[in-house]
Amino acid sequence: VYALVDCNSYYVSCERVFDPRLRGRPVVVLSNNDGCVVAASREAKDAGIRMGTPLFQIRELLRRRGVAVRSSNYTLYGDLSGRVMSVLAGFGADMEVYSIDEAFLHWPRGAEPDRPAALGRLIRRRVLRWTGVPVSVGIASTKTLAKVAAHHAKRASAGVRCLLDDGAVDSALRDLPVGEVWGIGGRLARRLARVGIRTAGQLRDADTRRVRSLLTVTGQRTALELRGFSCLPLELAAPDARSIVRSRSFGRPVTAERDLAEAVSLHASRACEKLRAAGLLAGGLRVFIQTNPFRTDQRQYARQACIELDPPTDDTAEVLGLARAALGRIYRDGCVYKKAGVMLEGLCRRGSRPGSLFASGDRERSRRLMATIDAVNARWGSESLAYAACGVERTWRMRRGHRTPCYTTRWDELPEVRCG
DNA sequence: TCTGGGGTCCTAGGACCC
DNA sequence: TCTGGGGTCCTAGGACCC
Repeated sequence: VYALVDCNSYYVSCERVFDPRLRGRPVVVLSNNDGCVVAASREAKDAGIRMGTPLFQIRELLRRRGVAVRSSNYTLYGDLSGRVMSVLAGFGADMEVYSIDEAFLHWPRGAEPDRPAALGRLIRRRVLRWTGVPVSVGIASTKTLAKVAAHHAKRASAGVRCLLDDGAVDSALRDLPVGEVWGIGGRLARRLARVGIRTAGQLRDADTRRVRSLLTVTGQRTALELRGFSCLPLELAAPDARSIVRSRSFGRPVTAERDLAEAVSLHASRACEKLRAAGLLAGGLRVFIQTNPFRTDQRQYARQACIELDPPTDDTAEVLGLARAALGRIYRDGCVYKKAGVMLEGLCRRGSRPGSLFASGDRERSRRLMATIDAVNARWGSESLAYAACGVERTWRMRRGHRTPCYTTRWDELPEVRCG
């Protein structure tokens, strides 16, 4: 038995935990740079607000419907996510943290819960009570069916849906558009529609070889999962990352190489911090810049430069120098840039670093320097100690006009409760 | 005027090996 | 006119997820 526990309108729910005035009201949370809607409360969805819509297209609608607007605050959402996950870990099942707002629970054969629906309601009650975040629970015999169940649970008053008998599965799949199934996106849904497969039930009942030729092996697994054959195992521990990306759109148009260099340096620096925190080394570096693809009136330009890191490294200074050189190779004068970023690739565990025939420099000195920088920043706050190449003024930085405080992670932003 | 960020997996095709 | 068989590795591109 699998359960998918999925937080409702997660980012909105996090904002509501610390601002009860938002409860019962339509609320949206915006992407970085206050660009698009990335989370909408039930009330906002019912008002016709679609996820992914650019803010400037719906300003009037938001005003007319009195929708509250917040910038995203990933520090807060990440911290609350950890709390939700630790509550879920207390239910004694195997657990896979699938995303910031979802987790699968699994009970192996012979250890299934006696009353799954009642357990689902208990999970829901406890997470709400202990963290303030409302969740939906879907219960079924495979991960894909548990996702379907959670989808239906969102509309159920109890917030729990159980699909453990054939009748319940049949009715849940019969009218479900195939594009709502986990793993079937817009493109594949259109491809399936062309051969007459429009619902999840039709995909389940289609010939497996035909599904494979249409959707490759991943689609075939999805179809089998809908039939109740579990093909997607629970991942108890998150595998090591294979790549680390850090990129941002600029808050204003950027043309100067100097500004791009600051942004690329900052991204490289942040990517290396994340790399070290994960205990990994990077074997490759990719730097990319691009103009605004929506400005069709302007000259378009997008380039990447790749550099091999041999031997693999996690040293910020080393990566900074190479990233700057890579930028020099792709920068073109006269373009109006919108975005820059850095990707670390070919990651391996620090302990398993392959030796190099031509290794030079003092690895131990580098290691101690990086450990010191990380320790200072952990103690005194991010960027207490930073490389000057990352810039100080950063006039290009992103907009965040509606950000709420980091209530749970910064001493100076703790919420205050006044009595009497 | 204003349009996010960070990941994974699979396949096809090219280059190469013996 | 006729031109083998069986592999691996890498990359780009397309699809998906949250």
